[in-house]
Amino acid sequence: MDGGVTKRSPVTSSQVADHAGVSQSAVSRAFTPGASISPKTRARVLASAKALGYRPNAIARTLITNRSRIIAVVMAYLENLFYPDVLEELGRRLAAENYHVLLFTGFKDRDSDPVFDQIMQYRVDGIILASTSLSSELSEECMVAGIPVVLFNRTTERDETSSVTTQNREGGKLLGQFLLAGGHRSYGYIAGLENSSTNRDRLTGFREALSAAGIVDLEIRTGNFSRVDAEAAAREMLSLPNRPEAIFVANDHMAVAVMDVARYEYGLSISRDLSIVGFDNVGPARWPSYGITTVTQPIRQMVEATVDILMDQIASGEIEAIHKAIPGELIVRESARLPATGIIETNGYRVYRP
Amino acid sequence: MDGGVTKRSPVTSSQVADHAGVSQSAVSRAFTPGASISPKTRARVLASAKALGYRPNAIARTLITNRSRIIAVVMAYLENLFYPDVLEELGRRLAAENYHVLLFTGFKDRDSDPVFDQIMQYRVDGIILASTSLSSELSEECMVAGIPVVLFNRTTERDETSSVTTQNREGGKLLGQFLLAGGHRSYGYIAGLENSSTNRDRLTGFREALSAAGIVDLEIRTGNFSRVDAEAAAREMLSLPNRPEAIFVANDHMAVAVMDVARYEYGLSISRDLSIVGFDNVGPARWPSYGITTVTQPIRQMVEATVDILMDQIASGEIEAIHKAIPGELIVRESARLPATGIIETNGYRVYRP
DNA sequence: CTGAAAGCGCTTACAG
DNA sequence: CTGAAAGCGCTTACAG
Repeated sequence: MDGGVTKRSPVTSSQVADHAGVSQSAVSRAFTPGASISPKTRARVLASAKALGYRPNAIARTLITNRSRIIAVVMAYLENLFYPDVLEELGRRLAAENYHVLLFTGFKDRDSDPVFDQIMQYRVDGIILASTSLSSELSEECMVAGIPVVLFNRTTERDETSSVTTQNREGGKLLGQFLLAGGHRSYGYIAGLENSSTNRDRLTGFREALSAAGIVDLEIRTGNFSRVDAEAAAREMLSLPNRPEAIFVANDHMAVAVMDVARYEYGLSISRDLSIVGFDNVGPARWPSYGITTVTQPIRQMVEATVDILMDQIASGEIEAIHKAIPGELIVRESARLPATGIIETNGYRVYRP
Repeated sequence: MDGGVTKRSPVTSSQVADHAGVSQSAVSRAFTPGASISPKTRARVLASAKALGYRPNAIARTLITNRSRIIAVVMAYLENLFYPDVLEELGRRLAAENYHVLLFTGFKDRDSDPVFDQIMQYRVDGIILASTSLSSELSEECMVAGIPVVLFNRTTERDETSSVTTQNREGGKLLGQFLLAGGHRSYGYIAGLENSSTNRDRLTGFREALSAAGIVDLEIRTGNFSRVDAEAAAREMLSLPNRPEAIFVANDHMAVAVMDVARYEYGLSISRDLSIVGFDNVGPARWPSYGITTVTQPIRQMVEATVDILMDQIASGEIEAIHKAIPGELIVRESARLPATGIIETNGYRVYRP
């Protein structure tokens, strides 16, 4: 009251209508693409709107159209640069479709059920769950409500919810073949969160490659996709009387931590004393201090697939589970001993194709 | 139609009212804390709500209360881990206040005017602009509309918009003093985006320290807060006939790039051949591969201040510009030559206090 | 404590 | 092409 600016409430379509001397419906039509309105009326409305500083109220529109143009994104592990990169790409692509992102963080891979109520209260048009998932009851509820859900970088057992991932099993297998071809004789795996599909699939593929070569011994420790846990796991593994010659770390984020421990706590030279491979091809993997040999997760393609699924199902109203698994590529850098064959140069990268 | 699950529209308060045998108002009251309703009625309503799977429609509520409980967050530079960390802390604190985050990315430090329309259409209760800002006309518009805006990690010339930053000038000065005490004889500065307040303030402080010691020569190149640009800036500076002995890089994100270039392209040993200091105390600065001597930006305190300003102004309706500049601490690691005195140990960190 | 009613700012059949 | 009117799902004076 005293001294402050008096709060002015936002201009409404009725005020614009008065100003332009038309009906409120006409104002609405002027802002609705494809609505039946003469160019002349439209111009008059837009002029008045501009003069008054009118902006359509998206909230009121949502109430009547049942379309909020909001997508809920639930995302954890933001300290892993993979996710900020995904978030930025997601923001870009959704903005291009005139959708907006309501972001929920902090639900690390456990079910995201606790935020579900919040999400539903805002009547979002779709849900993207990155590195997390929903219980099947809630997935079912979304389905019935006609709200498409896409799991990003995760799948569920029951396949009832759409998902977009990399071909994790194939990726793990390829890394196994790469290390085998490099002539390593003992292997370790530093796991991500143990019951996450991503972790399981990468491990399964890795094991497949090893057993095809008659190797069944595999030293496993768990890093839970967290830096601190990965450090602890690395210490355990590197303190072993006969430590593995090669370690597959379930993602690059943890691989960085493992390399730091190996070098600075155990004085090991990476690739000479110990080979490390990771997964994701995230920023630090490309930095020369690390140079991690890794399998890519093609963010642009993954995000594109995610948004496509959402847009299709929003448009059609038909919710059905779609599963996209995009192939990754093994990028060869300096963190692991090289095989004699199979490495080829392709647009600036060295990749491994056995 | 054919084969798909029939879409069921969400349950409304009227349906709950019918089921519970009360009025629609009663249902509303049952979900409004502090509303006048008997415990008995409330219990009956909640039971029916549960039975039907009712969730209040936040959109409809917003329309009538004029409170969306949504905060718009505009954020760029997500590849700099400082920002994901901020985003996560912001999410946590806003969720605790029962607010939600509508995220807009991709507006790197230029004015965020292009998204402004979108933001306003959703009738957000407040706006946080991280590493970006608004033109003064739009800031003014927010003020008049009673929507609080806080600049995060930036300030504007005109001081008309609230801001939360670290004491950047003091931080830059402290880094200058530290390097001077280390006995370096020539200096460089790799700048962030040149007309950003953060960059200007850090440079100003740095220059103050240098000139107090009679040093006016300062080699400057610009990295625009981007890794690629910082690499290019580093190459230019390190190719100089007599390159500086010490370089202050405007943030850690760029300092990492500069260290990589210095080591892997110029074969320099960091701190022996070249001292580097940064700003932010971001993840990689703490990793042993880098160990960057840097000034902290205390994320928790900065976010707390930001949310406090927002909550206060939303509650009071009084919008006034508040400027918080939180002191940082110089954390001493291995990337720069050490001064003989002034380094003290404090809860696990070595800090510099001249 | 409770219900009937008005109204938030829009979209969209409906009739002309 | 245009306007009057209904209605989206809530909250909140108002009267009892």
